[in-house]
Amino acid sequence: MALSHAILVSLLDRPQSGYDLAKRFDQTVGYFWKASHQQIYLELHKLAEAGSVHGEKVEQESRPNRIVYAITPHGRAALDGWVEERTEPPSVKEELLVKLFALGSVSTEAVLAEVERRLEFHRRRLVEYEAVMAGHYPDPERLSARKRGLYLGLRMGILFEHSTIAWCEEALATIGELKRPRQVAPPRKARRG
Amino acid sequence: MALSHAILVSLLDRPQSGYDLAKRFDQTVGYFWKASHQQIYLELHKLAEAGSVHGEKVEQESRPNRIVYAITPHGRAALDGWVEERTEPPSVKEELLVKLFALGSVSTEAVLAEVERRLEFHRRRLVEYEAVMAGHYPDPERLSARKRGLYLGLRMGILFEHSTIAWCEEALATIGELKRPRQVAPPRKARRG
DNA sequence: CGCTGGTATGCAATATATTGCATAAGCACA
DNA sequence: TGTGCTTATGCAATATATTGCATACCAGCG
Repeated sequence: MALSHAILVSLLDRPQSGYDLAKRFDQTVGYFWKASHQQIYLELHKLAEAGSVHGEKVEQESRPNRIVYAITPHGRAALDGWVEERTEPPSVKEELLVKLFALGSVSTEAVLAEVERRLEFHRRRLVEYEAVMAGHYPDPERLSARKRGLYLGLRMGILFEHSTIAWCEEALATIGELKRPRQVAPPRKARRG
Repeated sequence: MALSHAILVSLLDRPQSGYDLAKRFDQTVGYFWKASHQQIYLELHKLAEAGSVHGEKVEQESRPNRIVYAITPHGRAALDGWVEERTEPPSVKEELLVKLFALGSVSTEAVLAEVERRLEFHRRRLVEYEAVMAGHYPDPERLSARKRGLYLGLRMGILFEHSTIAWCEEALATIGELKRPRQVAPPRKARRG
């Protein structure tokens, strides 16, 4: 019962169609909450049936019609109730660590390559986050309550990327030693960083 | 297709029953990979059917019989193949951020309380991790390839907890300002930290 | 003797998520 | 004119995960 709440929260901002929500979940919100359009449409149907949102058909020329959903008083009440409930820490599923745990038995090169790929990914992410921060939150001291939540989300992202980048670098060094046990590495065909 | 790989990796260490695996997934491995015993038994059946593991019934007196599973050559090959495949970064689902995003519209106190609860949780986690580190990896310089993976998992956990703790503290300060806009807070019935 | 808790495996129902496909209109490009 | 992209919503099948329950034996406690 969590995607539904994420949708309701997004609708607090303004009424949106499933398509709008899906796009949002692909961008900013999607950094820490992934959802496909199928999931979103499904949840919208359920929320509408439960009376938490109200969908209004909007006829459009030169484009498919949209169904724009707004949160209802009942939806707001549901959200209020949910906020009072306890949130369990998210259960991580870090495949990369599973591969790491297989280290003695599988290709060290493959695992190394994976960590390198991840390092690049997180570096790019960090750059993106910092661009958003510079563009939208240049003065974090003076923010509305509403924006403070978004700001803190971004801050979590930035701190997380920093620590992940540090971990990747450490991991590369630690795994790398396995390849050259205690002497200088011989030249290799593929050069890395 | 990821829990199955986590099981195979665990079986690399030694043959285990579903019950053994479930316990392991409740402890160390479970810090970054949650799985219930039902899931594990189900996956074991599938893996056995696919020929990746082989189950052997072990008769026991004074206890229910166990079925001990071992990884097969076919399972090892499957694992080798999987390691070569790309791992996507995990898709996070951080409910706490969803609540945070609702800030202007819901109870600030409730959100604050949630962050405080989380802060406590992560502090406890960090203590646990550091105890394991001190107990099992006092000398990280000299570790077998096998243990290096486990060590790096633990390191990731520690770095992650550090940054999450820092974020929680920052979040408490940022949200807290909403309660006393620019003057000293009046005394409250419930005292915090 | 009954209660609780640990060991051990499993089914069934439901909830959640992913993958693939379908439809349908307009726009840009070659 | 045909191809592919964007907008927009949706179904169906499968995969994955959670919740609740069932079974069965033993050990320890009061």
